[in-house]
Amino acid sequence: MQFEPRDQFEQRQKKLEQIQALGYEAYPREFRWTETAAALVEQYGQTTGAELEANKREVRVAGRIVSYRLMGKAGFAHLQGSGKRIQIYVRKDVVGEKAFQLFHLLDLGDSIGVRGHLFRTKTNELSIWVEELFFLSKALLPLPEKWHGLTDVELRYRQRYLDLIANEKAREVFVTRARIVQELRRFFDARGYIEVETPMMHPIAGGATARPFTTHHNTLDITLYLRIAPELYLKRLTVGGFDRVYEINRNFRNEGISTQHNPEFTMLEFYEAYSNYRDLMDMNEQLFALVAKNITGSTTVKYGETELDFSNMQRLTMREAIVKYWPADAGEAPALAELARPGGAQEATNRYNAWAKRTGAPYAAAKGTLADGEWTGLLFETMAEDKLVQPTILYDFPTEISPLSKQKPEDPSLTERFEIYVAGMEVANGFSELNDPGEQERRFLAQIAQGGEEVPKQLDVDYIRALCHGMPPTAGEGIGIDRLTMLLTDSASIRDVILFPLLRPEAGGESSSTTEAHGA
RNA sequence: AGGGGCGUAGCUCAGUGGUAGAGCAGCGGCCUUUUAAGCCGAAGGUCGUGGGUUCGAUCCCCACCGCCCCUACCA
Repeated sequence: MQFEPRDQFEQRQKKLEQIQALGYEAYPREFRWTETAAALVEQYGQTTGAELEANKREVRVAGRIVSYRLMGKAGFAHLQGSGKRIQIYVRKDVVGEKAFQLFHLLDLGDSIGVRGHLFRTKTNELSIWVEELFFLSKALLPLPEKWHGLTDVELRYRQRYLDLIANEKAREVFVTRARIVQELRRFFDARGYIEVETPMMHPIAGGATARPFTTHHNTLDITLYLRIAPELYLKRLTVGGFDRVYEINRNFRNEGISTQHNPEFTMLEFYEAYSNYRDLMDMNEQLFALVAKNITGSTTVKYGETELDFSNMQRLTMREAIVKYWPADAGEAPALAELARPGGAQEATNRYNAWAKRTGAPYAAAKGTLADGEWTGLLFETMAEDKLVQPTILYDFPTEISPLSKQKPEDPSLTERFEIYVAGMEVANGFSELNDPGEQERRFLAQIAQGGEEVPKQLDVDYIRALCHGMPPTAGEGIGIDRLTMLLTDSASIRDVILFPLLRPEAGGESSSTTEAHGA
């Protein structure tokens, strides 16, 4: 063991020995507490000193020492527990010689327990008059600075535990995240859904277009992929008669890292038999409004500089969005009929790009030859996606970019698919599920023929077979939990809502990392 | 991957081409209602790493490492 700062580490080890020499256990096994610091602050925040004095109440509280002021034969400290802190007052003439020596040997960061009663100090702060002191655990390394806390973003991510101790805001974000997941479970449980867990290691990485992580199973000697989506397994379950299922868990995509992307991220995916994408759109309006309300207290949520109104989601088709957000000075906006016409989306994109070139706006760069639907998707993403700040349901996606969605009966070039955009981010993606095995096989084969790293190399025959056993008409959707949490906690980066976001491993350690770094 | 920014004491930050500073934390002392406690004293640094320019580099230049932001890929 050698951690910086060495001098403080050694100093604290010495203190721990002295504490043991006093007769205290170095690492005791338990402490029976009666309430948390947070509960006391909540319960007695309004109680006066006189009331506390008249009605002495014994409490036993445990926590981490986050402030410490020693004055000769007495001292104050704050104990932090359940995210809140309460002051303790320790007097030598009350706790006795030995316990007061222990108090002397404590450091910021140590865990202790106290028995005593509540009172208010001269300055009227709710405090515990300590009668007995219990040593619980030593912090051999110091806490971050008490006033500024921990601001170094890298340390906040790498040593999240320090962030959680020092920054109440950080703690709140993760408590809120847990509440969001709870809300979602409640929502689906109440609608007769059952929660399931499907494999995370897939022989064929399907259900989305993304580059997978590759791994290997020794005994079977097979290549496996970390799942990029649970979709195909969940739909097998709807074949199996689980008419309403959901799963909340991790997906893994071997893609870039940004404020909106972490290689592993949490998705809620759910499938509802006998419903279509319009049913889901209606359900989403309820869901988002309800979750926003229950989590933040209002359907209007502050996010950065804007106010997001979840009570009123606009709905636009993808083509409508392109027309609506067409730049005013980029010439005539395309008509819906033009976008629908063969070659029309490409022509519109060319017009847009000519304008983008003049003005330096983002350019719609096509890689290879695109189908009409791909042009539409590309154009939308380039010029409209980031304009969708207020919660928006975008629907009717081109078939070419929606391999798992059912086509619209009146227009096979479009599918019954929607995505929900908020603050320019895609937070949900749902559709009427394609359950025609023949059509599904054709689309998979077309994908494979087209190739690319984000596309499986082989046909998922088992999934096609499952469809052949008959899947009821079903609508399904995925909601990005990390991004939803960002929106409801006013977090600018996905790393602020993931406890341990992926970072490059710390340097200075072992051999291999450096050699690999040079190869990359 | 490309562009921009940052990296100085454990933490939060100043600073300068001439061998480095503050506050907090830590150490010793005084202090029985303090709360960013106070007062006195001492300590703490390969200024991210490696090269180069220079009589001399923490500062200027180059490369590398790490993090952040933007763009690209993606949800």
